[in-house]
Amino acid sequence: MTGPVDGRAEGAAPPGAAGDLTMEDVAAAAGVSRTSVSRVMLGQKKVSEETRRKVFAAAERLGYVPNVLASELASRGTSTIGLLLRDAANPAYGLLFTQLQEAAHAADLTLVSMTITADDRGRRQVASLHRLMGMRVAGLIVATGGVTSEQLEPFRARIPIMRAGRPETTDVIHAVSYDEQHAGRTLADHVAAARHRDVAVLVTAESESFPEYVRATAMAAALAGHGVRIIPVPVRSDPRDGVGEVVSLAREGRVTAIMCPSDYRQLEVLRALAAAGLSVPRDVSVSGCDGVLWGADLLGLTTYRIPVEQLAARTVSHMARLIAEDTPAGVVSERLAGALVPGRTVGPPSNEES
Amino acid sequence: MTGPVDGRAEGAAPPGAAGDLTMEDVAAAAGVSRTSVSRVMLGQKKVSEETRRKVFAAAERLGYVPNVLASELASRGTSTIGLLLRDAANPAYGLLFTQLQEAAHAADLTLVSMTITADDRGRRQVASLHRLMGMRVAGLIVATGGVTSEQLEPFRARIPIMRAGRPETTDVIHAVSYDEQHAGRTLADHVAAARHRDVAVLVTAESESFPEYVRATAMAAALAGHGVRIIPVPVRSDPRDGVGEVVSLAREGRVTAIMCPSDYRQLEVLRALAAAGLSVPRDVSVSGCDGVLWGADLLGLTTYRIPVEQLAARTVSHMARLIAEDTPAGVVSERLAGALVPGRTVGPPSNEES
DNA sequence: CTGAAAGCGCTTACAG
DNA sequence: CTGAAAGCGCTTACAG
Repeated sequence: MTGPVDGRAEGAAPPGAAGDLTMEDVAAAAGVSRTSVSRVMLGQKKVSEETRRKVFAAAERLGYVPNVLASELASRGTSTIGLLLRDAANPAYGLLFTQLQEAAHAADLTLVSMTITADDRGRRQVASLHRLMGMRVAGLIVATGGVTSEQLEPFRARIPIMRAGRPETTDVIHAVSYDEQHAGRTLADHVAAARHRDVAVLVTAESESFPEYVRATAMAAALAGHGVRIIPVPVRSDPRDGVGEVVSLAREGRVTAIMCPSDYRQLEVLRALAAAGLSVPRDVSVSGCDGVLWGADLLGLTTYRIPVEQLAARTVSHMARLIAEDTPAGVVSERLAGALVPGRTVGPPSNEES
Repeated sequence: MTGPVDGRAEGAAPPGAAGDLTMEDVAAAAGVSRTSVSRVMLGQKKVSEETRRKVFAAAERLGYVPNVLASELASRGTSTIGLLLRDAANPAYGLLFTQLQEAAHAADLTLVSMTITADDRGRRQVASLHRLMGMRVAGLIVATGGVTSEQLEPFRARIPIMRAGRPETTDVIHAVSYDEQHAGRTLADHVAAARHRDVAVLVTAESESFPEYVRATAMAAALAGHGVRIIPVPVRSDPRDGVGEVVSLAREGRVTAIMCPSDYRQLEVLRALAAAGLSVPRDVSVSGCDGVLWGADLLGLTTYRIPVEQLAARTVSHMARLIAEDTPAGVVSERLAGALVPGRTVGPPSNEES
């Protein structure tokens, strides 16, 4: 902490004066060439112990941090991989985000992420996508449905791109996703096994949330297979959509169970049911999907736990391989199944129904 | 989509062959100079409509995306601001993350974030910090206690650095934080008002979570002010720490209320209480803190909602100002208060106690 | 309005 | 083991 070479004072350092420390500065301070500084910073072998020591000392003293922009530009390579994420406020995405970070770290890959908020479909997503591509990331993980396969198309040949969490339909882009079919089917089997014969299913529009759409559709199909009468209630993104309707159906005794394609929706239904004075599961059973909510067990939610951790690990390991590989083999396409989480919100139908 | 200038085929584009599209390529394709392409891409005024059109057409056709590394290196400037985040699996941090993204977007700032997982204090945090500094971000938002003020010190003079969400003690780094004192006090007042006279308080070690430590300490102080007898139970990071102990205290009738410095801990306590056959709030009252859990209302949690949205907005607006400012004015230091969320987990003490 | 040229801060063969 | 020099893909005065 003594004798700053460049005249910058320690302690209350002059604001803008910081200029920008350069390898040149470190080289001068250490009394070696720029090349040597570079070698040391890159941790290359062929450097004498003495040089290494001098360089580290100088760098430390000056508070030098290599400019990664210049570094990556010169070496035309990042090990950084980009992540396009959807609103992390959604617990499932927040968890996925964390898990991806951890997996990436374990694989010694750095993740740089940009989030996209739902309220702005299209333009903003693409801007973020371009920004990430502009950073010349080594690979891209797309964990949002907001970016279409067509928008990814132009970059497919440049770097490995993987969808994470969303069923990919094109079969030309790598994807590891949740087995939403299995989720829907499993939940439906559970409800049918509880002997419900009249069930309302919230069906999210395909364009609003593809995963929810697939789940709901699978639920309906499985229920039908069990000979259950279904009342589909189409909904959009808003988790309160259709809630009033299913509550009415329950109150009128037209259904004994309500199946939701996500836990947020399930929570909304539970709230509305409570407000309407209906008891769960006595008056009506309710199920959701996701299983990542914090107090879900205390609430006794009946749901399906999606394998977030596994998905993150698989995504990253595939990505690592794709980056390392010279010739891309086939297209990755994995579907990961989770498991039913039986709760207290599903029980047998009461017999008081009409 | 016709006649790729560089011989790259459309459709199933040759993998590695992508080389890297350069401004030069676009210039050639458009029949103008590199300078003109640059001007167009930067959206500068002094370019003829014709040139602009040709450049855009060529860029579009080739699928060109400017290399931001080179761009920022040459212009020595990013508008990108770095975010050092703590494990986003924690709902409070996940929400903060999203809100920061939104606020940044509204302020036309790009956020690039790196997450740090709790299991690796120190080294990894610093590595991420350095990486972000290496990217020469225009500013840095630190939303994790894992990085100390000393570690930030060397960079304080280079770019604006702001703590978000953590009470900063040094008074030399900008910070906008939650008013944890207010949180603790408010909750304690609520519990005392319910006439509890013997209360267990989970007190997180200062080194494990400073915010929780401050909350808990404030709770204890406020309770003491009300003449309440306190049994402090020291805990570490693990949310299950101390849970067994407070449950025993409750079972033995030595306390009629348990105050937790976070909602995760509250959930753990509720689980353990249920497992022990104790009823809440009949046998014992419980409170938490954070208020960001999804089904908190359904659970009837008694908690304190921290103003995440407001914190994100303030942080970003200060950051935007600091970046724009030539001469840094004073040190930002804001504390934001939230509000009590009364729930069903706190009630008057039963009179059956010893 | 347009271009040739220098420079941003690094890395990397290439010679010592 | 060490350095001088060219080059990474852009931007930006500077002259037209």
